[in-house]
Amino acid sequence: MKLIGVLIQYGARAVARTFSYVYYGRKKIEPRFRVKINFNNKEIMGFVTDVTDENRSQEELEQELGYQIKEIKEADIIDEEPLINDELMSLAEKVADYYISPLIGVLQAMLPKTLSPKLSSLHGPKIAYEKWVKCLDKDEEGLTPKQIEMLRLIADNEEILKKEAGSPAVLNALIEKGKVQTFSKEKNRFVLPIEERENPHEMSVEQRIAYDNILNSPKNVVLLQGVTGSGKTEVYLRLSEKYLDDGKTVLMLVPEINLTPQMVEYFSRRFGPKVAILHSELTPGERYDEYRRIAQGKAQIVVGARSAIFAPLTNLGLIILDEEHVESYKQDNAPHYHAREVAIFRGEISGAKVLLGSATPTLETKARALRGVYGYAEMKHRVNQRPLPQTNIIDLCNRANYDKCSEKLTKPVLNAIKERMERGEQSLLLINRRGYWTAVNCPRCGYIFTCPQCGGNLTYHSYDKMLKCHHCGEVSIYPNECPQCKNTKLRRVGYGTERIEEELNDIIPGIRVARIDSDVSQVSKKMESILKDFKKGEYDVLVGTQMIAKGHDFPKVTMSSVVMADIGLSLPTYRAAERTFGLIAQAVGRSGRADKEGIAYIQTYNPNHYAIVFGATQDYEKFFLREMMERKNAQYPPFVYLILLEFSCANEEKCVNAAYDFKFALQDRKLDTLTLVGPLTPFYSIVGGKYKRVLLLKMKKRDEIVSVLKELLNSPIANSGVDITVDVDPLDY
DNA sequence: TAGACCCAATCC
DNA sequence: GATTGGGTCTAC
Repeated sequence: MKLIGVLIQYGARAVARTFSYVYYGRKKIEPRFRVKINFNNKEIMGFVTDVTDENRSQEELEQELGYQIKEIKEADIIDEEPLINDELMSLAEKVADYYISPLIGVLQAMLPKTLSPKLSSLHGPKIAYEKWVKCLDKDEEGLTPKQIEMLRLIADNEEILKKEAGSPAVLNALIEKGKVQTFSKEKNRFVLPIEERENPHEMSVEQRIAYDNILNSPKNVVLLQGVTGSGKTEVYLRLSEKYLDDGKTVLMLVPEINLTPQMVEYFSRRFGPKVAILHSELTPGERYDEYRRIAQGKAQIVVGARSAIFAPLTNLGLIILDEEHVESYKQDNAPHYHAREVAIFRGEISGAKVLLGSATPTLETKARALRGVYGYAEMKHRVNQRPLPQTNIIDLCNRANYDKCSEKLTKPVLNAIKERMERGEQSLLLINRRGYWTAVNCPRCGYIFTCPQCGGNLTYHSYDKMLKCHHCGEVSIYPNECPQCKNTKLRRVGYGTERIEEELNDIIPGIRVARIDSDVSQVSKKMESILKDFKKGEYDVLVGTQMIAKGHDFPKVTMSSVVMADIGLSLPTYRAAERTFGLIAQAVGRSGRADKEGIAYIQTYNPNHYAIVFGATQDYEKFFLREMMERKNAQYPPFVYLILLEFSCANEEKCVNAAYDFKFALQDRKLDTLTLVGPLTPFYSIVGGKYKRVLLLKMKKRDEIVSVLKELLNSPIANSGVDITVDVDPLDY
């Protein structure tokens, strides 16, 4: 008889431990196999952590332990080989430990859906089909707002991918009512472009020096700081080639693969079938296929987004994280890991070199490079010697900058757009807010349209004429009157991408405006076609959120503008200035090419703010020094570590009490260098019927505090019916 | 007094 | 995370 230790599929802290089962069968069962188990009279998935031979009988054992032990049958064993290898298992344990997170949750996050230790993995499709929906009937009679929102989206596109439609529940309701229909299409597997393989380019002197510095650096982690256009990609490709020649494998991480298709293209052109791609756009079937191909050693290079850091490559030699500063490397749900930290752990475990690339590294990374914790290489020159665009900061408080025709776009910006139109060039307008009006209220009775779910402001969207909550997704039909006093003259304030798009159409006759934000990119084929048409020159202006500033190359764009640079500055997070600097630097970098000089305009109400001033001149070093001072004064990273505890409960009083109890318990320990902030009421304090409170821990030394924190999380104080989630190194607050 | 509702305990 | 069972509230 064998005793099997099993982790169960639930990530709740109360059950985050092994449970014992007995096994009498002969079929192979080993640690890291998945097994179906009976847990509390329900069939769920378990993950075997240990298998021991047992001489005592089951009865003796049950006597001794004081509880019944259930049996695992041969038929309940799912796998024939361990799900993951030693290296990845060590990595999972390290991640669980650092992020103070249950191991099972880490395993679920690192494995593709079809291999994940949860019951739903067994029903996952293994063949690459994808479901589409098409519109049958546009009549909205008797539908809820959510259903109307979706129907309008589908009708607008005729047919779209099912997963892009949104909530399955809403979709099912529409199907039942005969409004839409689903159908399957075989998914076009990612096919490597047939274009002939490409040979390495000659490296510039600067690229060569960076390449040598990285290879010869005694440090395992190296920061490559290279300005936009300095040719980091060629260095990545050359380094990859070097490691491949040495018989090693390479992991190339990019922020979001659909925003950086070029990187995939470069790698597949250079390395052909050795490349595997892992990203969120793959269907479960495709992802499974690619995962197997990597695990079987048939691919030596993996290009992928955040979760690809867990790709099952063996003999790993090099991990590259491009655009190290991009926040999408941080997973926003548990276990809240950051791909950069995981990459560093993985590098240690596998003995691989880790290369962090960025033009504007995070303060954390830059500071470590300066202190010599990381190695450092830099590239200061643009390959094509393209000069930086001339950048103008426009003070929105100064009326002299306005024309009478617009309150949102200033005279210089409008003139620049018109000039580009005449010359057949293009302009890029960035506004970091979606929608048409950002708030609606009634000037007569003071009624404000807020979200009934979370209390946030509702934004009006003109393309489907609905009010939407950008935080929780709540939608409602825009009423033409105030629900309180029936006034039909509603006041609409604030503006987003849609309003700017319309404003341009109104004031410049004949202008061709395209818009890209997450409302548009929800349907991927729509975004692709807009981008393609824009590059072909079929539009004069592209209006969009930050997503258009990333990764894309627009050869005809000679003017870029940030419409309101202040939006990010008012956000309640210690990274507000860093984000604003990044947005502006990126926007400025989008303008101008080798042959055509570019120009950039930054519209702002804070023309003297350091993030805006240094962003406009793209002076990273000055920004870094100044922001380091701010962080030191306010005690924020990289001067302290942060851990955020979030308390959540349907009962507000219990939630508050739990947060205070936890705070007092921590205070009682009189921990060295620990500062507690809160409990705070977060901006969105009620989500899905649950009240939230957060407690922020700031500390200079991590180890002792973290072990006390773990102890408390496993003690009764954390078990009062209030859910506690831990976010290590949070990006907000 | 049955049914609704809430909460805490338990799961091997 | 999901279920259970006991305690308390509530409507007729």
